[in-house]
Amino acid sequence: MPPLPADWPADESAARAVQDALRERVVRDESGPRPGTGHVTGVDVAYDDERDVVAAAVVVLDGASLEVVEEATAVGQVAFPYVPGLLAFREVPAVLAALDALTADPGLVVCDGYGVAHPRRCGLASHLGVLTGRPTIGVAKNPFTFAYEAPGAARGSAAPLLDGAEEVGSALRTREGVKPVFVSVGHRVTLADARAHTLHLTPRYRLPETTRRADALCRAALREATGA
DNA sequence: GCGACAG
DNA sequence: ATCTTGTCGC
Repeated sequence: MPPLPADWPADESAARAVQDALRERVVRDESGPRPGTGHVTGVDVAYDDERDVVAAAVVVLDGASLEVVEEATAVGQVAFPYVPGLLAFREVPAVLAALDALTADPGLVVCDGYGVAHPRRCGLASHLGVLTGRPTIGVAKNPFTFAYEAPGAARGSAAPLLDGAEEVGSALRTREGVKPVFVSVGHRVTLADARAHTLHLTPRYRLPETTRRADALCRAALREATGA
């Protein structure tokens, strides 16, 4: 997995310093593809705790049809422990390697986790966005340390995701009557567009097609690399 | 100090 | 994340 920044942190305090620097480079604009347009790329990672192996997968979909355009995977050694708030340092190296293997333009990158909805305002999706210069969003399955009021039961309903009084993202209902997902800006997108993208990617299930696809692929890659 | 805590 | 059977429902 070659493309790691020279100053990639070796411990937790160094990691937090990296986050504080990357946070300042996050951009919130609409320079990425419009919802339903261009490409959307799902990224996910699977682990084998026994052997400290990590497998990352990236799946590029057509933004309009949601059909698969290209896939890539990367396998390597786990380089950082799981620490709440420092997830990016565990997942980013393998994901960057997988992204490097792509031929197609990734378009919008959709992460399994958070962007600026983060204790230091620099989660996985923001790390990936700033390091690659690409537009990214984060779609998480759990509210992490944040608070929210239940959105309306209809698909498309949203409610603020709050860190104290600050709105850091949205709790978004992607399926009627089903637990919402938690959306936040990663890089080069607005929160409203992050929500719109998420709704385009969830025509049928709670989770975006991008992450469903990437999840299945990284598990398969891990099985192939390990065994069973 | 204790508990909570994306994946 | 990962360990795991059957089961209710479209």
